[in-house]
Amino acid sequence: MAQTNKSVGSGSWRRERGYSYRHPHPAVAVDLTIFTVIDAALNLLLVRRGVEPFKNRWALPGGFVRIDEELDAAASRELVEETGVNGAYLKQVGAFGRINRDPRERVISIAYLAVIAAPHSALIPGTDAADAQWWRYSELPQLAFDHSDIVSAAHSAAARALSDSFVAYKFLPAEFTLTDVQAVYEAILGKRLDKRNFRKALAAQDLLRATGRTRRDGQHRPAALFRLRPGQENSRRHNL
Amino acid sequence: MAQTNKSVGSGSWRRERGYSYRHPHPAVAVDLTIFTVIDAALNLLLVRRGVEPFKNRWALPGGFVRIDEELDAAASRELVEETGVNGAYLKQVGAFGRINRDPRERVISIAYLAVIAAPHSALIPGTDAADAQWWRYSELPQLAFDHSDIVSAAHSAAARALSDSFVAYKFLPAEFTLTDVQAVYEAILGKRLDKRNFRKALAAQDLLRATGRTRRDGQHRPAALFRLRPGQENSRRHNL
DNA sequence: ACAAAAGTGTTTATATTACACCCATGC
DNA sequence: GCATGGGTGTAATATAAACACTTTTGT
Repeated sequence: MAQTNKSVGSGSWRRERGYSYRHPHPAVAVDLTIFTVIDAALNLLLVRRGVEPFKNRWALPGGFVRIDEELDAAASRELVEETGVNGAYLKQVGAFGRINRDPRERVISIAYLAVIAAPHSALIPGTDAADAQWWRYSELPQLAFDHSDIVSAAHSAAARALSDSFVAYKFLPAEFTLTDVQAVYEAILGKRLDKRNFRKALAAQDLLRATGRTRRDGQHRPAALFRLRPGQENSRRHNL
Repeated sequence: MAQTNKSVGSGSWRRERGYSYRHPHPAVAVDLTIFTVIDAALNLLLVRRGVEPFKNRWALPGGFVRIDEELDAAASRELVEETGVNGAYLKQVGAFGRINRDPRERVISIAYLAVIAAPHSALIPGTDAADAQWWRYSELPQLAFDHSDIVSAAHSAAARALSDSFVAYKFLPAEFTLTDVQAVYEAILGKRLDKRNFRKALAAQDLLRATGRTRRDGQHRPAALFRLRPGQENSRRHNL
């Protein structure tokens, strides 16, 4: 079966068996917008492309969906490949399929929002890409393909996702201070919140449990450490 | 180039040219969840499948995305084919790609929410499908493929979309009564609203203009007719 | 002692909800 | 004259926003 290239994108053809008709298929990829909060600032993980097109430009981590792989599984696999993190928050944002978004061929990309806890020491993960790096959300470089569109959509999705209470804690390690939680909200929403009102709302949710431990963190009073109460890992609606 | 079938879905292969690698591609389709409000009830347009698989079962209208066609354009084309309606509200809901959702081959479906004004007289549109019919949302039949998942997601998306004020008016003809507007909200949200509070909120938005005309509609006082104020076709946030 | 972040309540403004009667028309 | 949906305002409650000082530690 010979391949026929069409004017745009070409794609690949499938021979249908009577019930359908012959038509070219696009490639399908997943791209991940992986957010974390480092030093109270929203950060996004980017990889530097080692090949054309957009060689040396920064891009979202991602890859093609295998023909026998679920979309969510493909996203999860890419996340593990890039960060080593398993079981992070992962949510589909939508499909991006502009005809010429990839100059090689027609590629439909399914975008995912991922949220992980700030990496402890080594900031640089990655085996897959030549280079992977956290970037402050407010200082992103120019991105390859249509990835800046995807990033915008994922950022909006992250802000919406915050109203599922538990998502905020996906940015944090198991133990955290109330100021850490507030920093997550402020980083994603991009605005300052009132400390007293914020803590009042947290208290009303009744999701946290003080561990009794504290964290000393400079020449000031140490902050009490908290954990999510057991069984609250998937709590939903609130109003912060 | 011979086709190789894998255990699941098979897909079709593309010969890459050095920068990538050979891999099978899934088919990509769009499926439309077309809502309208008829007699104050939310309705969904379904088509009866004329072919296997799921022959004779009801399904969402949809079709494959052409290799040189934008996703939104494919959705728009399907909408026009099924309903004849041009310029309706159309919004992507997400990608549905479970491996075995279509027994023929791997198909990634990009789901769209569409909203159209209730059809004036002939309820039955359609040229494409053997049979197309409006169904009350509360009385849907069993659907083909994973379409009931798509319908659930689209319904949630419709409820969220209502907070973009203007979307409600996509369900309505150019002139409508305030009760018509309330019926749209009630049909989508699935609950009764208080008439006075509802009208207070509508007035606060200041989106409507009385036409001076009225509609007589039974043995009771006629209702005043309204239109969207010019330039308010895309107004956003509110709180109904 | 001082610098720095932690911790803590009250007041005010705004938004939401609950609620009942008269009006204009067709029969 | 009566049945039917159209049309209208006020009071109570709940939610959100504004606001400042004391505490505990490190230097």
